[in-house]
Amino acid sequence: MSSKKRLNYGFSGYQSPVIPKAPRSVRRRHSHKNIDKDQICAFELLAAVAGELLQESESSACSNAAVGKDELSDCRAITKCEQLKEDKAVKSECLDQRSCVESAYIPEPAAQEQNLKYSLDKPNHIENNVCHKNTYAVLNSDFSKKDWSYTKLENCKEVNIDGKLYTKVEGGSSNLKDACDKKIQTGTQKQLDDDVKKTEDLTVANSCSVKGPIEKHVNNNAAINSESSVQFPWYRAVRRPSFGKQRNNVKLGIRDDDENSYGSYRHSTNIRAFRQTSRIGYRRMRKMLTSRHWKVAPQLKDYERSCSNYGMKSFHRNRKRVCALERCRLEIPSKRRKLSHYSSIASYDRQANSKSISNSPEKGIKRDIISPRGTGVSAAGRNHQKKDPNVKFSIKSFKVPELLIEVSETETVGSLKRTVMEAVKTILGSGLRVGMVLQGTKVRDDDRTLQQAGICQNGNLDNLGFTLEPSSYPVSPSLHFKSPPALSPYVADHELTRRPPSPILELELPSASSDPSKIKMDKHDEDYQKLALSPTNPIDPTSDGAIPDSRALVIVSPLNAEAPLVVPVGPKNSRSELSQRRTRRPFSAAEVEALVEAVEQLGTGRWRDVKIRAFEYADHRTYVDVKDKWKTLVHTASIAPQQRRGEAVPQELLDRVLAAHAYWSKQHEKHHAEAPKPVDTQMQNIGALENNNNYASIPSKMGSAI
DNA sequence: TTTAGGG
DNA sequence: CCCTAAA
Repeated sequence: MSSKKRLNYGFSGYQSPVIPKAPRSVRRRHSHKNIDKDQICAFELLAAVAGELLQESESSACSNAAVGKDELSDCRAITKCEQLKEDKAVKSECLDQRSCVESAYIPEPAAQEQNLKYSLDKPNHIENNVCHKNTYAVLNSDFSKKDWSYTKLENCKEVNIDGKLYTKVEGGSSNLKDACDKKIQTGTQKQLDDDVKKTEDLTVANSCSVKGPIEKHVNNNAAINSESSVQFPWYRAVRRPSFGKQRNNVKLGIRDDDENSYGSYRHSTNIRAFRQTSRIGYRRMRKMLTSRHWKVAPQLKDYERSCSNYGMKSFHRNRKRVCALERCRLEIPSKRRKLSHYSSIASYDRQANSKSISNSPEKGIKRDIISPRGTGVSAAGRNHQKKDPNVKFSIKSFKVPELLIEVSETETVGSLKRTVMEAVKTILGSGLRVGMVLQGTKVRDDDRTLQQAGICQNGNLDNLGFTLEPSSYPVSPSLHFKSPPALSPYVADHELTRRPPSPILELELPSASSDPSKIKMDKHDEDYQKLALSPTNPIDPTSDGAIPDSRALVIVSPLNAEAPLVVPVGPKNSRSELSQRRTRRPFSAAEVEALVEAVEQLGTGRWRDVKIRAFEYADHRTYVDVKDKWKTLVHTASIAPQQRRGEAVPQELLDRVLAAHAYWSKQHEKHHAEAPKPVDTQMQNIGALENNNNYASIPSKMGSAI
């Protein structure tokens, strides 16, 4: 086999460059197929990478010229080489090109040739394809391993740090995969560590400014780094492919021999179809996703699968952000977000979401009654030292939906990392580790508090970044921090912060809410633990949706283009499941009072205003919630006390509810004829309203509130 | 997006 | 709380 010969030659002279940590194609695992994986992977990867790069060039203004150039020349040579397989002269040229490797494992030269020829018509693509396929092929050659993420890492390392790998291949192993495996087995820990460092360094670097020798060798990393925030190749592996028309070329680069996963020429069609769906079908998709026990079906084709999987995942992290699929930085200054004084891990768990909020219902209510809207945050910032030890982190580095995390400044670096980790892991699956970069320097000391590390609200949070790093272990033991030590600071901090940061809130209603809040908090901690454990828990695959979640990215099943996007699943998966019913958050007495007060002043029918007034900072309350609550309040107030359930609402409040309800009902009737009068003056006139003595108290309440 | 109501 | 028709 001439190609093989060429391969050997090429490898022997090859100085292993720094190679990307992982290929995007990592997402796939053909565990069910016996077909020569090397072959498959090669093409698969080729296609994937091509798509990747294309998109890169499309959307990334940072595309690195130097690298591009290198790649370009490389690829051209390679291409040439590929095309003129028998041409010795050209061959020698190829030998210097690492990309020649792959061809050695292509058993169907004819087919390949064809592909290449086609590609030649589209120089851009060919470059992309050829340039990267060998690397990825190598990396990919070990996908049969069970632990995909781990495996990927290992492969990367090996490839990265050891050029001998190639030698081995050359040395007689006709199977690239075998070679890789062997190599990996013999790899030393030191090697691994070193390599991890390398990759870390790469991630730290600002992509746009990546320079020097690294860049030269980065090879595929160039693509990865070309985007400042991209620090997670695996993510790329998972990210949706581009669906532009050019993708059709990619298709051609995909082998057709594995009908189980991809390669069908109908592929492009499918992709397009999917894309359309992804647009129009937003609602539909959402609907499907919100169905309680639906789960991503594995029988999607390749790209579609990865795409939809990812999309769905992000989707159910945050229903409002399908666009997480996009590489865009998810800065979403939506109204809702702005209102969110207490941000949270928006995309990872609604329960977790309630963490800071539910801890202190008082905190979220009525604030604006005293302080003009918008001042709350700044006020909190001013008092950060004592009053608001919270630091909000806006993570934009990951190619994942934006994560907003709030933790106390006294939180340790380690616990922050873990928090981030959990959030991210839930999305991307396990096998990762979170690193922290502050002002370009890695923060390694996990025991420092954020304050000590210089991470505080006043600090320059812009210089804080998180990186996703491959975990060195198949299952990161450090994540099993079920032990109290790790959690205690968390708990303690929230005990402290439960108190409203702003003095304004001293005016908070006294209420029974402190107890419930504590309960909620505990509950959250529980959840927190579960979340921490489940994604990496290798023993209990049935617990939570963590397993399905992490697998969703890699599972490869027989495909059927016609198959529905989702498939029902047992009620097993609890938490991580897509958009479950929101966690129940009973209104506390304080909240009820705030609500009543707001309604007294604003009336019914203005639920948005009521919401803002009474729950501006309680993100978990929507105006629909508020309205519903009022509805139930009215109902509750109108029934016998014995029939009431749940937390008892003070009769006084119920009376006010009835009064206000009656009043505003009348008001609405009147409204038919005349324009609405100013609330305040209206309320002055309600004293004489039928069957209610409590009305007299309303004006005074208002006075005190305002 | 909000409102208004039924489920 | 959810879902949605209407506005």
